[in-house]
Amino acid sequence: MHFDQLILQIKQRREELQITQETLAEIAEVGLRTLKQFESGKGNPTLQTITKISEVLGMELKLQIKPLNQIK
Amino acid sequence: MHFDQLILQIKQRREELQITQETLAEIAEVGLRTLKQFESGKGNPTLQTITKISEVLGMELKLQIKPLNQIK
DNA sequence: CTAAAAAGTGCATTATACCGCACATTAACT
DNA sequence: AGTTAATGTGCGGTATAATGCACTTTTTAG
Repeated sequence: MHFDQLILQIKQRREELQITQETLAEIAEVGLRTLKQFESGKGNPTLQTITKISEVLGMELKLQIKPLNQIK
Repeated sequence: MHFDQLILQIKQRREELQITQETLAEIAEVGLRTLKQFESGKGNPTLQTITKISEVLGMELKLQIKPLNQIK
């Protein structure tokens, strides 16, 4: 299972805000190791972890219905 | 931490599709216990679990930037 | 090129998600 | 009301996420 899109968005957003992993981890109150793990594509974070990180970055997780005829 | 919105959406979507927790769990290949836990508001699922469930329901997780002047 | 900062990784421990099972509670249908 | 389907929950084992620490690699700034 790839979360590439999510990872990329988090990374890009963090870089846009010019925050280091260390700072983000601190503010979001997640372990630095956890954030590193996630951003480097390993790991399978919990909803809570992703939510904490997203919130600090001014983002939120949304569920949307997939378009039916999605071109694979 | 509140995942109420996400939970509600999953539940509603499942009910719209008239699928039982049992069926959804089977198709999504997650434990029935896990799905029950999530839908009943306990638990903190992993990204993988949420993704599996969402996909079966024809939905996808998206990260979006929060509006700045959000009326709390 | 070089030094410092940032990001990635191996290892070990602790916390907890995942899961099945059995049973309880609630909802739906006749 | 009674029966059945569906959902919720306590218990307990297994898998793995979360975390810190120490170290390596990569990136960035001078």
